[in-house]
Amino acid sequence: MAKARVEAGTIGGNRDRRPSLVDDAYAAMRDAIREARLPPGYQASEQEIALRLGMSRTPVHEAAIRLQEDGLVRVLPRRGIRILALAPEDMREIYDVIIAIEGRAAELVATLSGPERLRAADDLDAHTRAMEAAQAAGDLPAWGRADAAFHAALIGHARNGRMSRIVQAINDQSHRARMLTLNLRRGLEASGADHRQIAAAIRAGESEVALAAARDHRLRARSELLPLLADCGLTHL
Amino acid sequence: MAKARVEAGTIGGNRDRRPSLVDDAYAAMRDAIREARLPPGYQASEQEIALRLGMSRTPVHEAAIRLQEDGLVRVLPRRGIRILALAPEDMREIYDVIIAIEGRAAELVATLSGPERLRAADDLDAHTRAMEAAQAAGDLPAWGRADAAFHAALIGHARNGRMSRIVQAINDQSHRARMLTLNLRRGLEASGADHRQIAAAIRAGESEVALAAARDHRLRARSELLPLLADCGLTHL
DNA sequence: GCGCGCCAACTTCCATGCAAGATGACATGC
DNA sequence: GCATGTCATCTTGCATGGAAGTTGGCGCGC
Repeated sequence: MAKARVEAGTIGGNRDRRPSLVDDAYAAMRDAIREARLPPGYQASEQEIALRLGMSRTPVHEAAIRLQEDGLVRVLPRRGIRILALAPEDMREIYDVIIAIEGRAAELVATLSGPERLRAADDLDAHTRAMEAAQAAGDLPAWGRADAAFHAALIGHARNGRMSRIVQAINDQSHRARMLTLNLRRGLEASGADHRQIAAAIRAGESEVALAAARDHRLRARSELLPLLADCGLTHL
Repeated sequence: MAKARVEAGTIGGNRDRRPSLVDDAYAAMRDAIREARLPPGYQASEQEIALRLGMSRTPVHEAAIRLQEDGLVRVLPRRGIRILALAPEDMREIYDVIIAIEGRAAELVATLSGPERLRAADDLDAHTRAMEAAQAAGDLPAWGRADAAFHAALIGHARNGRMSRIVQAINDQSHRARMLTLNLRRGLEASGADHRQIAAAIRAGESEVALAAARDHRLRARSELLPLLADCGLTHL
């Protein structure tokens, strides 16, 4: 019997192959790093990770190469894999990249055709409403997810695969910091208001306003976050 | 005798290990792709490349993983390595990333301290002068190199490693297109004038002007380039 | 001529072996 | 105590082989 190869028309543009062991190792390690099960600064041998994942060294080694390209680990020749930590300096860098990319993305979305703009704005507003609902319910993790979904949607509607990849990599790097600071943040209302402003500018097709609003939103977020990290004395996270 | 480990204080922040076979394979393949010795669309087996480079399949395979992360090739499972081609759509994406990143970089450089700004502006002006000299001499390749050096310096002075990496990857992807269109371009003078405007804004510490000038420079370049490609019917390069 | 299945050739995926680099403990000389 | 040389151990870099997936050609039935 011929194998039924289901070529699902994946919306996001998924890879069409089923996962190899390398993919498994990559996903497992990436996830473990994001959730800090492999804590920053930890240095593991490939052999050890291979044993833990039930495979040989080869796929772990190849996954480590990909993770190094993503900026999540450093492969030290003949000494193992080190999980990279984030310094405040890194957060400054990361925010500057986000400020640049997300600003341009907002501008691009605001110059889409009328119907596309409306759909994008509706989508963004839905995420903002989810944030506000989570805030009202005191559900901080849900708030964080909705916030992340808003920003992912903003980038997604710009229809630029390279921007999406860049933001994805940057988000992976800063995921731990975001989870940490979620509990410390003030001014959740301000975020919601910013989001509505961005969406409104997009809906109106005012690209310059959208760019400025997205920029300012991230500039403010950074100026709140960096002192927060400094106060806690978090220099490596 | 103890081995003299010369830890050269590399300015750019080089890796501190001497090149492995994987590094050799990566550099050789990247270079071959940039110079189109491995033409876009070409599909090679890892075995074939390994033979050509005089090594076994393993380092070639690992280099291919890195090149895939850089967006230069696609590794097709059990079918080989395909050199990716660039469509006009890709150039649009690439320019939007550059517009975003380089604009922010110019803004950041313009907010450096006085002496640092002056040094950066002097550096940029030197590259612009080199461009104009090359133009006067009719040396188009030299003009292209000086232009690239200007933009690399602009990013470099922003002191953001992540921005540098992003721009580096994007430049690798678009190098072939740039070489092709170098011969077709008009308005070389306009580029020089743009560059001087960017440097002047940085020198004066006018960050908003610097941002706008860098943006407009790239926006104009794109609006000149895309029709050029369309006229030549270059849909995959 | 045309569609279909089968098969040989080709290719990577992954495990494993060997050699060599890196490290830390320990003995040695001062 | 301190610096240094030596060595056992741990670790990866790279080569290679077996297994399995992919492809294109060829013959067969119609």
